[in-house]
Amino acid sequence: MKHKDARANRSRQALIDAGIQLLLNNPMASLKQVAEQAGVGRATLYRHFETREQLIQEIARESLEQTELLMAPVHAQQLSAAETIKQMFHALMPMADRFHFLLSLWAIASEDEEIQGIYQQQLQRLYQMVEQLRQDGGINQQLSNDWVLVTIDSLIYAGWWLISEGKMTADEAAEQAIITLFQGMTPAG
Amino acid sequence: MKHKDARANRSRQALIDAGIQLLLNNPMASLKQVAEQAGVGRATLYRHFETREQLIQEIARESLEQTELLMAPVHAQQLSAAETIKQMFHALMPMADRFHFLLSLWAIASEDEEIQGIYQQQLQRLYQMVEQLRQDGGINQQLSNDWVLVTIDSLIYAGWWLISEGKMTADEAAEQAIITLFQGMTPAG
DNA sequence: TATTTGTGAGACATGTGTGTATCATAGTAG
DNA sequence: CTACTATGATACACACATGTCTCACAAATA
Repeated sequence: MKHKDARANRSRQALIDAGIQLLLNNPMASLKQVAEQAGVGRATLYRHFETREQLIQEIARESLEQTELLMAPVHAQQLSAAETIKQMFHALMPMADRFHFLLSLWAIASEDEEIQGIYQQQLQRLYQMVEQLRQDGGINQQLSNDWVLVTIDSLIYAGWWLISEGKMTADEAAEQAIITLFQGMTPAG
Repeated sequence: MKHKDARANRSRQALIDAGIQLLLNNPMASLKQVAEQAGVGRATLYRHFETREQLIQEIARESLEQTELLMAPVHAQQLSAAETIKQMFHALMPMADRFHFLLSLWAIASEDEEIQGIYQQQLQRLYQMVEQLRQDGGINQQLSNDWVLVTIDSLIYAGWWLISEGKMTADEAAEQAIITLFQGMTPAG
């Protein structure tokens, strides 16, 4: 059921989109609702995803793969750690909804070992980036690497919130996240 | 069933604590699980909370009231906006789990108008604080008030994450959040 | 101690989500 | 055109969460 029929791909994508949209704001949404939102019969959902968990995990997997895809060209440029992180915000902010999906349903998504693996790999990469930045003297000694990592996630979360409320665009959110991360909210001195 | 019997208060508190602990990481947890976690019978849960929604809303209400309680002495001091925000992190970080609960189940909690009201009021207060800080020249003009507000929330979220993973204490999280918010992660210059 | 009150355990009806299976139909590919 | 394939609709069995109710028991109160 892969790359066979155009209908299948269309259904699958519609289901994933609907899944993100619905499960994001209501983790208890039924698969019936997801199917309806996708404009697809409930039976079709089960043809593509065996269980509810699998649907969530497929969305997670796809989101992580998309993250990797978007970050590849950034890493390829071999920029400084600081510049890489800045680019990262611009690259990831447009998919902030998927990022948030990942966070909010992590308990389920992380049950899949492969997903865990991809995530750990990406996390480690980011960790090295932060550590590099610290070596370059770019990080306040009072802040732990853990803190910086989670702060980066949180700022993407902040961006998702305002984007989803229509209060700013992805690019604006990325810009403000970068300013906040590097300078805080105090005017540049 | 209020302030009557010590048992009732104990049961209620146990249910609320269990509710936070369980529903936070698994919004789909059953009331049976909540009751078990609280160490009380399922029937007792229904004696205290009519429905699942009501349980969630009671937790939300109590969390907001606790927020108000913790912030009251801070506001009473009539400090500067910047100082008030700093104090806020220290005051709220110990209850970051409730804060996160509020965020993650906001879709359900916000259906209660009273809760909406309390929240809007607290939000407005914080908004005024941020606006005051802006007047004082304490906020980068490139950052919107909306952004600053959500960033503050996000930093508490970041703190919750690391606290829940045992990687730092509430006070440490508050300190790092303050540094991040005011100076960003770049070393103070 | 006597009475009230909250509780635990369990039965019960009900609704709903889940996952499977079937079959006619419509879109797709060769 | 023909064979194939995905789909929609539907029925079905199953499990489980929800909410109500009852009754015996234990704990708090007076």
